[in-house]
Amino acid sequence: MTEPFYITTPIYYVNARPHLGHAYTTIVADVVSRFARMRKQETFFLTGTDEHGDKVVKAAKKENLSPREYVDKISGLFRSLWPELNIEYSAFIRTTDPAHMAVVEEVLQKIYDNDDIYFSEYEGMYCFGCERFYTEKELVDGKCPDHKTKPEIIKESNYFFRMSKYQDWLIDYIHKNPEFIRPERYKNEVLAFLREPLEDLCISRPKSRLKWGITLPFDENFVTYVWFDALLNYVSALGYPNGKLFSKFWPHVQHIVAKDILKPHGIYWPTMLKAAGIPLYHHLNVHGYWNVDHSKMSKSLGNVIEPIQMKNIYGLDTFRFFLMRDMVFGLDADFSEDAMVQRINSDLANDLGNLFSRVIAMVHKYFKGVVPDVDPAIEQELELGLQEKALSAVTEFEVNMESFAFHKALLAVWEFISQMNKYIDLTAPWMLAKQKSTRKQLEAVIYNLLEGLRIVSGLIWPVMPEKTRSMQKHLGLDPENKFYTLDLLRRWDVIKPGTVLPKGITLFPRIDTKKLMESRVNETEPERSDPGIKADITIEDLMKIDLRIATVLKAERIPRAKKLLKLEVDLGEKRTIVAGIAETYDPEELEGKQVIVVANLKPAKIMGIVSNGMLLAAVENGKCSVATSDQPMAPGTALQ
RNA sequence: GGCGAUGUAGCUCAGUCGGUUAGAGCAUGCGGCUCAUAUCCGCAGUGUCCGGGGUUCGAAUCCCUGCAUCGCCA
Repeated sequence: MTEPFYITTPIYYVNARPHLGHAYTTIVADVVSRFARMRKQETFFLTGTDEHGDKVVKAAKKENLSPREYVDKISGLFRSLWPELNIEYSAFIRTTDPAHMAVVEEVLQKIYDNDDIYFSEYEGMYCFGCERFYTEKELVDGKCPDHKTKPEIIKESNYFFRMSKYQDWLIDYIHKNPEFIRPERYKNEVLAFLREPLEDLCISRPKSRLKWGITLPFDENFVTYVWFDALLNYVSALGYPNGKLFSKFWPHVQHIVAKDILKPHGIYWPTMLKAAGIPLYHHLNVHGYWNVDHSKMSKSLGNVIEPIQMKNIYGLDTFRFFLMRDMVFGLDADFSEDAMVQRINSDLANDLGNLFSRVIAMVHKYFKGVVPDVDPAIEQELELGLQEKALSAVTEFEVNMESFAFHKALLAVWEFISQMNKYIDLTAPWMLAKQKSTRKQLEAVIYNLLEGLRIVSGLIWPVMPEKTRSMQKHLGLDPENKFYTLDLLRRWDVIKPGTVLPKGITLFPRIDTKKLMESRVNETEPERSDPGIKADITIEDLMKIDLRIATVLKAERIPRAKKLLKLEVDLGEKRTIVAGIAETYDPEELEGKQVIVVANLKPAKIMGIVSNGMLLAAVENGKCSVATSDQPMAPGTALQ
């Protein structure tokens, strides 16, 4: 009897579209759940969306939708993305599901009855514009950073969870279960946090402030806020407390989260479970961030990676492979299309794809496509031990997959692939094929290679399920037959001699970077939603433009010119610049301000004044906004 | 400000308990093969192991200190 296996992603908050980070977490969960199926474990895989809270209400208002309509829309985006990425989840939970809401109420009541939730009044600085409290440090000059108004001191009462009570217990538990939070760095981070006194957790909002939430069962004037609602999805989805799924799969659960929600999962959640009398989860697996081209992925940088786009350009399985191969689980990694292309071309096209293609080609060339039968004595004679190498690859793979070291698991598979390529070189089938006397050796060599490829096709299944299918089809196996279970991958006699194999295919086409660039231009052009964007320029074109930070020393109006200001700026040297911003800016406003200037624009005479450079500003219906620097910088600093 | 992590080849990283000549993949150069997707196989390198100091017969590894980057906390 193998143990049931339960894997979860976080439920994603519906205030943003799904991006690379969401995709990675969910693909990891999919890979892990497929691995569990390779071990014939009964598996439950949960994902979903988190849909309550004030941010959702605000985002809905912005789009002129009711919260309900809004969450349906965004949740739908997530739900429809996962099949596109070949994610085979068992259930998709939404925190607005009535069944989930009922569980949250039940658990709240239980903990309330145990006296671990209490009511308390506190005082704080509240901004009515933002509808939230601010701490002293968040304020700028004592004012709300958004509304620039002074927050008012108001009293509010809320419900609190006695988290502090469980601090010592939790520290003790983590010490006794060193694998509870992994990798270790995150365990250490949680323990570091627990060295300070733990505060109780505020778990409610008065309905006067927030209605979009789950009403507290013991006070109808409040809704529960954030974590009690969100975290309980992991048990509500299984039908806690009496559901069959719950009794089967809890607590055999592994959570996967990104490092930004370590604290709720490493501290709030275990203490909540303890207080509710529910056994704790097995492991919390924490991963890092994907940076993009060495910088953080962010909307404002415009470098957000859309998983669907990557899939469309590079193919789904190769994209999944890159994510699993190039990130060390737990650490941050860098995403770049260059790195992905390199990985695809060398590991997939050259190593595996070409190996597959040459072996299948030889089956056709030397055996008319029929899998040869092997004389057992011959294998002994050759003594090249391909089978043992396959076995140790499977073991290495299993060990590393178990500990979430996906890159090492794949490395083990690729080591075996490399051994097969060497095996071909060593046995030189084209030489064996020249003489009748070596026919038996040739049969053995080819059969061994076919079996080796079968093992590989199974090992890549969690990461590249579609490629497993096409490989197995071409090895004469019916992919519906689950030829990926580990027990089958430990055998060496699965492909039946006499089977006729289909002609070979190019499993992983090489990516020609030049062609890719060309096709991208064609592809992206019609998709552009903004017709105002100018034609593409190359990086060389861009490098010609010299942008500098400049400090405005002096600004004055130019007589008879409505729009123009004459500026003296410091960009390492003093310059005079004429800028058409007088309708929006008064000269005094600009003095001392840092602006961005095109420093190498040919000087031009405007209204009799020589303008030596150009100031950058956004213009909209005659109003303009000068481009400036987020942080004070030395005058003359180049922008790149 | 406090705590912690990291720093090794052009790039990405491995390096156990201190122990011979510091490793792998990619990229580079040369050679070989022809079954194969210009693929594969072999060989060849290149290192201030972040800097400085210390312990030791011996330090990438242990200690101290400085620098850089990142994270958590305040």
